[in-house]
Amino acid sequence: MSLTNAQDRNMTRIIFHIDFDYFYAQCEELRDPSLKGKPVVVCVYSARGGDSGAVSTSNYKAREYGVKSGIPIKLAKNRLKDIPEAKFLPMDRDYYEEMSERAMQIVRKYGDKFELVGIDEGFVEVTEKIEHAFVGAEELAIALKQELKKELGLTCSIGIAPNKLVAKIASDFQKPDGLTIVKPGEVKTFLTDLSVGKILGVGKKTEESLNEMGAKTIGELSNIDIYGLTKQFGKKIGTYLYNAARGIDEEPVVESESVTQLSRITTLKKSTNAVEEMLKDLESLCKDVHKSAVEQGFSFRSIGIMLILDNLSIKTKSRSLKSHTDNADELFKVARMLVEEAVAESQIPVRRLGVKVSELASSKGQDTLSRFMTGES
DNA sequence: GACTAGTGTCGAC
DNA sequence: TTACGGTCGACACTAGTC
Repeated sequence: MSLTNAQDRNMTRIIFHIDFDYFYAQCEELRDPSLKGKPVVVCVYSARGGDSGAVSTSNYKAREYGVKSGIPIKLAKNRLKDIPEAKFLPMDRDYYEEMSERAMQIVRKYGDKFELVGIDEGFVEVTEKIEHAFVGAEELAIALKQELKKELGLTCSIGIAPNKLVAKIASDFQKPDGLTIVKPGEVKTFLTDLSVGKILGVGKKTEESLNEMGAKTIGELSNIDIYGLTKQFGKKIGTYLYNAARGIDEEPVVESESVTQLSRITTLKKSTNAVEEMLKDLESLCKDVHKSAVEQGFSFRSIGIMLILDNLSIKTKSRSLKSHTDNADELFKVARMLVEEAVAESQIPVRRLGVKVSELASSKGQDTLSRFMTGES
């Protein structure tokens, strides 16, 4: 083996990105096998009743009719109006979380380090497990897929690559039930013709900006110099995009840290500009957020509200307190004040209302104590 | 000018 | 033709302080 290969062996990381296929809808198919082969649409119904709300997930049969995440339920029903066997189901978050926990326990066993990302995906670093050699990666991934299928009945798509960035794009490359391996020498070719929107963190707005700069594909993005990118997007994101275009990503796989914020949001029964008409919902949101914080042993130092207006634009406000609190009355008082301020600044009626607490600390003082013990200031 | 805290926006799922 | 959720993380911008 040449020196270069030996160096490669030592430097190269091997990372899996596991993404469960149409997760919520797949969970529903497992619970009720008669759904298999029919369009299945998992919906978030809002408080307005009827079919107000949006599609959370749909299976591939439903996607054939253009029914995908995020579209209004009414539109989804319209697209499936000629398909009587189509099923519209409400979200059952507790059930999906239970399935996710069982699945991730299996995934975790397959690597040295595991990072949970959301309810239906995660990264596993398998570098040590397969002794730095890509040769064993495919076999390991197939074994993982088989165990998930056998134990839980779940299918997933796996991307294997030398870093998280490429592994994530790879898992999306072949779906459902896919397996895509991108070896170190193949990264550039793999990325070059893909849309810039495939890069993690590039959503609609960033994609539009990049398109205007002449970059529709990742290959085209690699032609833009770092000065142009940092000027447009700032230092952090500009540098990230510059590296991403070259398939460079040094982010380690890290065990997920605890939450940093807690929030609740609801859709008002009727859009309004009158704060008094929102108070019941606001109080209930504050109670929910407070309950969640107390149950998890958190106090908070920042309180925020979010308004989504009738034109679907978003308005947020937040305040930092002098010190941490877990007082429910204070939460409601500050949230109400922020809502009054935000409503006064806009003429457009409010459709949805949200409350958030952040800058969390353990209300038992453990946070402070552990920092003291480890010498952190 | 460097640093920090507070605040608002964007994006993922 | 239209239709429109909920929860969380990360970072940019801005103003204040030294």
